[in-house]
Formats: sequence, C-alpha cells, structure tokens
Amino acid sequence: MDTHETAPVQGLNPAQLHAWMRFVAVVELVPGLLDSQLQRDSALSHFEYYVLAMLSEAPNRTLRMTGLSSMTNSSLPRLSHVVKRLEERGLVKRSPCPTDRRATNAALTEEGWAVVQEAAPGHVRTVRENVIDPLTDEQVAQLDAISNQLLMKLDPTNRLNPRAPEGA
Amino acid sequence: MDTHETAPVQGLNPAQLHAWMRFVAVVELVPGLLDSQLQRDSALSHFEYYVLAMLSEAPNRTLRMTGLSSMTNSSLPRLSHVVKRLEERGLVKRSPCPTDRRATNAALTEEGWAVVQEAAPGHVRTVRENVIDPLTDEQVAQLDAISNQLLMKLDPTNRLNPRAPEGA
DNA sequence: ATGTATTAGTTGTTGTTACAAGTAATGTAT
DNA sequence: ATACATTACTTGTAACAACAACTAATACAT
Repeated sequence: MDTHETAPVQGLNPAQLHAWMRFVAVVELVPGLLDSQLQRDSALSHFEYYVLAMLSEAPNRTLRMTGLSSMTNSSLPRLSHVVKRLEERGLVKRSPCPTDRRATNAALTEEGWAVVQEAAPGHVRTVRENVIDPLTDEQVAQLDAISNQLLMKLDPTNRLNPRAPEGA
Repeated sequence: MDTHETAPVQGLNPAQLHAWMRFVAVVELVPGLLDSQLQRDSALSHFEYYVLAMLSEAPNRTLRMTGLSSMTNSSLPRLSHVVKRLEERGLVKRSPCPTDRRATNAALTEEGWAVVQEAAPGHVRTVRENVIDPLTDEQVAQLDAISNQLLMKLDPTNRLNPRAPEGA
C-alpha cells in the first residue's frame, strides 16, 4: 500500500498530533532561550545557573553531589564535570563529607553567591517575559498540572512526586 | 507588580514559581527521553529522526537546506553537520539546486525512507505513553493552546503560526 | 574477620552542538 | 560592467554531554 497518506508520525489523532508538534517545538526552543540569555548576560549555562541556584537555597549553601544531581535532573557524571569547572572558576568549593567518606559536599563560595545574585533578575525576567506573561493565570495553573502529570512518568527517581515508583 | 528580592528565583508569585519549576523539569527531561528511545531502537537522535521525518513528508521527499532548518527549529550550521553525517550513512542525498546554485537540496534515499518507516512506530509509542496518554483530552487541548501561545514569543520566524498572531 | 555487593564520585573517550569565519552565488545600484 | 551587500551553505574549533570504565568507602553476610 502507498504509505503516502500516513506520515511517519502515526497513531495519534489529529488533535493529539497537532498538540505534540507544537509541544516538541517548545521543548526544543526553551533550553536555547535560557542558555543564550544566561550565557550572554552572566557567562553561565542554564544548567550551571541551576546548580548554583540550588546550592544557594540549601542549608549552609551546601549539598551532597548526589542530592544536587537529582535536584538538577542530571546524572552524577555530568554534575561532576560541571562542578569541577565551577570550582575552577571559584564559584563552588568541594570538600569530602565528614560523616561518609565516599561522599563529597559542594558548597557555594561567596563569589558564587554573588554571581547567582547578579544573574537571577535577568533570568527571571526572561522566564517571565517568555513563559509566564504570555499565559493567563489559568493557563499557568494548567501548565503546572500538566507538568506534574508528565513528571510522574518522566521523572526517573520520582523525587518531585512523593509516590511509590513502579518497578524499574 | 514586579518584585525585586534577593533569592535566585524571585519575581514570580508562588503559583508561577511552582509551575515554572515543574515545567523546566519537563523541558529538560523530554529530549533525553526521545533521544534514548530512538537511539536504542533505531540508532537515531531525535533531531536526526525529525530531519528524516520532515523530508519524508515533503514533495519528492526533498527540501532545501534552509527550509529544512526552519522546519526543524535548527540553525543552518547544525543542520549542515547533521545532514552530512546522514549522507555518509546513506540516508540522505545532497545535490545542488538547479534553479539557485547557492542552494542545496536534501533528499531522502530509499534507505532513509525505510529507516524512518521503521523508526516511526516506536517513536510514536513513546510519545503516546509518556506525553499523550498521561493527559486527559482536555489537557492535551490545553497543552496545544499553551504551546501556541509560547511559540508566538519563542519562534523567531513564526513559521509554525501561519495565522497572524494577536496584535503585539 | 573476610569476601561480596552497593553506593558515591571521578575520569576518559567519543560524538554533538554552538559560534565564528570562510566560500560561492545572487541581487542591486551605479 | 563593476562594486557592494545579501543569501545559502560549509567548515573549523572549542565547549559540552552521554556513556562506560574506574577508584574508594561502606554495608551486609557468613
């Protein structure tokens, strides 16, 4: 049979397909938007910013690498490389954890704190202008609900959803 | 109503902040999900799949590089590198455009067509299981509307919004 | 105590992406 | 016809991420 009518994206009804195509476009464009603003204004990738932001909100501005990696949705190897570079730039300081000598604590330095503080307003403005303000309050609430729904499936460790994960 | 406060993520009210944190997590996790399924089952990145899929739907299974780059939300350099690799793998064939000798046409080969056809069902199943099925029909419609709203700001060329956007 | 498995993290390799620079064809104005 | 700008694309380089392999500490079982 000629498959010309059935495109490579099948199995979704027209409404679902349309929603998906728009959603993928958003998902592909948002990271670049965040990265380029932060890179331009603060010489940080979005991931680096997120790492610093999580540390800045932690007690003592300090977290274990493992905890930090799950808070930033990243693998431990990726985090390790990034924290190493941040340490070389003087924004973070690593030290062995006293209670468990396998573990490493990552702490924000004073300079790191200052960098996050300076980067935050521009970042928040970008988020507001590009994501929050274009939506109604109702849509923001819908996006929250939808994201939570998706994270139940997507989030490997379910750390954002206090529910028992299905077998893995 | 703008607020200037000291923590890294501020200037958003609690509802907005919560929605944003969940949404970023989704945006960070979805590409990895698509990539790993396609990589595992079809040895393609999601971007490569998308390039092949766009070609497979084009008249003659052929597109100009520039057109293809905007359809895939990518820069021309990025597309050029990817198409070069796809050509080396025999999935795409490039040829100079007869009417404009600056331009290059990228065409899907028979093998490329076969590869997309084989990859499609698994990809669609992943999308359905992880994005569409967790949502109600109403939420899918909401996601569509929200994505469109965001693309008006995000999509530089508005190529996904054929109709005139609301007056801005 | 000793051996094994698990956890925590780092490092190396390989491939991809972004950015900037370069080439070539085309359009436009004089 | 010549000069200049623009468009279309390619290529080189440097940063980044994914994956796998590695080291070291801890937990558990006998």
